[in-house]
Amino acid sequence: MDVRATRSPAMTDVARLAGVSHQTVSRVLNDHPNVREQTRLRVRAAIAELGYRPNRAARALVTGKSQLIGVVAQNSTLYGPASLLAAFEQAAAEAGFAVSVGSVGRLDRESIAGAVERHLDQRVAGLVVIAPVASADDALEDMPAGVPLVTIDGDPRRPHALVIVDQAAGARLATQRLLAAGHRTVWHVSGPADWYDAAGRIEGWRAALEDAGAEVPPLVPGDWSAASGYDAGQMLARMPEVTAVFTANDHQALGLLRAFSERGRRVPGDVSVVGFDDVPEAAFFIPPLTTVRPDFGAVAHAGLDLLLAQITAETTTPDRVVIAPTLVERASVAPPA
Amino acid sequence: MDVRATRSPAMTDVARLAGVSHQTVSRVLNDHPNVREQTRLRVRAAIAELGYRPNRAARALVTGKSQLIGVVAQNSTLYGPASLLAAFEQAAAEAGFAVSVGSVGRLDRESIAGAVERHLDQRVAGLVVIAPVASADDALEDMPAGVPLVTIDGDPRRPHALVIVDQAAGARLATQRLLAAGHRTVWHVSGPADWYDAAGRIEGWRAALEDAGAEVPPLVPGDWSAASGYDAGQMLARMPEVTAVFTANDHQALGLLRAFSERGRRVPGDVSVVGFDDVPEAAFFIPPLTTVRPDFGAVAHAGLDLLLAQITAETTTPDRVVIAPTLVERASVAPPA
DNA sequence: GCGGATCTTGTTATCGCTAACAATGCATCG
DNA sequence: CGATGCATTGTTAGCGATAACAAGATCCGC
Repeated sequence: MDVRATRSPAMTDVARLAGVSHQTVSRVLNDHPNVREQTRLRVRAAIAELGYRPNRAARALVTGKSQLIGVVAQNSTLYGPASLLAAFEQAAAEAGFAVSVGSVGRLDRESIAGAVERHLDQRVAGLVVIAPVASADDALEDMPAGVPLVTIDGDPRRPHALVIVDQAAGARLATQRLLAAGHRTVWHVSGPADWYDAAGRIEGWRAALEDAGAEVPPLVPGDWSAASGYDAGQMLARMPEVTAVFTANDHQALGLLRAFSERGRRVPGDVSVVGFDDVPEAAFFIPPLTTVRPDFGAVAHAGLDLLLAQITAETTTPDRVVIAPTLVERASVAPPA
Repeated sequence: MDVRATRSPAMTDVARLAGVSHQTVSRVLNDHPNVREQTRLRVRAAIAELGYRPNRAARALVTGKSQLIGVVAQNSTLYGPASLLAAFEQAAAEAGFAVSVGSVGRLDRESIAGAVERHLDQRVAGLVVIAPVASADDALEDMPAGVPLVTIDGDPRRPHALVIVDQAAGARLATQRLLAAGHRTVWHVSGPADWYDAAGRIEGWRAALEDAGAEVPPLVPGDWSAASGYDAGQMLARMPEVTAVFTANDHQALGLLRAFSERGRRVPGDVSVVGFDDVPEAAFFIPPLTTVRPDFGAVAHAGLDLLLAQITAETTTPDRVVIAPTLVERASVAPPA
């Protein structure tokens, strides 16, 4: 008989070649203790010879568990989310899990719910949702119970397992640094109001100001984009009393720097600026930007740990991890003129 | 009997509720033509009532096909790759496929081969490899045949289905723009030599110069980073004859701009600069950067189309798509002083 | 009104694996 | 030396879906 139609070898093929039953092959594959060393070697040899590869679908079918983790993230090239995703994949791969990504165009309730649905269809072993806005979090309300779930950047008040960066602490760091340089107060160009990250940064900024007894100037709203930083800069550059600005992210700082440059306000001579994120290019802004660095790798690892704990141990104990950011000093801060 | 331990409903549960056989449920699910309308509705209702969700693992087991596409990409926050990935996920989701991402830390042969292995273990329906360097491509040499494969940014000379951005054309655009402004020649700060993208951009730059009969200055090597652009700028700023520079990407341009700014070389007054990628912040560099924009969305869609063609039609016809970039004019180019 | 084609549905086998249990062999012990 | 126990291996039964075939219902033409 011609065996030209080479379907990929199955466990029974390996078993036949090694002269054992398919169950023994299964045991070798799953590192069961009670297999004679010699048998184990024979099976391993047969596996190698045939180039056998276990069929995950079959395994998933019988065990009811996949080795897939779903991640829902915004289809975004924002630096923060992109780094997070990359770091998470890396960590998951080390733990032997594959990562299925569900990008969503917008972070509204329906988009998120749809992405979650698609992942549940795939029977993922667990789900990570990067949910930086309230609407995203809402979509998680009617999640079927029993699916391991970790949210990243989600609402601190929800009962899910959660990993967050301590945005307020980072904002404090930035604000205090500017205050310490001698500025009477610090202006803030914020992120979009419905993002938790933005809210936390606003809160930390305001708290630092109040703690220091400094006046709290009006908030300048932005939307993470360099364009919004530029617009804010156009306005702030006209106000001589503005000597220190904390922007909610580095890209906004970039726009701000350009606006200041156009209007002849020197940084850090006339105005000091601090950003947030520490994008790789921040060191090459004009001037090099002092900024707050959240440790995305740590966030990703913490998220994975929380998820794996739920997957393996069945503990539904909500747990949360808070990552503290650090300040990276460069050249955009100086004492007021 | 207590049914507290609610395992998720299977096809037979739906069948029982609808009063049909499980096969009929299967037919409804797969839109088979020969099902009475009334039956179809009853089954649909039962599905909705139970919240039934087909088990992909079981389907994959019997059909031998998954609805998973594997993507191998560098764990990178480089703008190009990150955008590509996001765009691809979006396109795949629209086509009903899930995307499993295999990040690799480095683009060497072993890392890529490992990521490919992991995907094959998952029995992906097809594989997309973002292979911008020769070593990555090499790893694909001993891929088992029969797995649909598309490489993006890979070696144009290989026999795989391939999608590439016409780097050389983009570089020509940039170089010609500078020449057209009246510059005698154009310097180039390149990407790392082993990247195809970098090689293509070098080639296009050189060709444009030669076509115009301009002198070809020595190449200034870089590595995509803003730091390498800064270093290049430190050097080029000392050379008065340098009036036009084309950098291999926007981040390098950023570093270059800062170096020029520090050394008092005005852009575009003294030196004109053109970048490549059109990162979102490029409009807010000082000055706003004229740059080349590859259409990552188009690349992603083309890649998916090629892959789906292979998955569905069994055609192993190697095919390739070349995406032409465009020039985005901003304010970093002017005639020489 | 009857044979054959067509529509609709059900029955059975099967994909490749793991879980549960059964069976074998060999050593140990009273 | 037979009983007991453990280590090792095999056998059988599903997991939840699709495919192939079989069978009953309905419809057509003559």
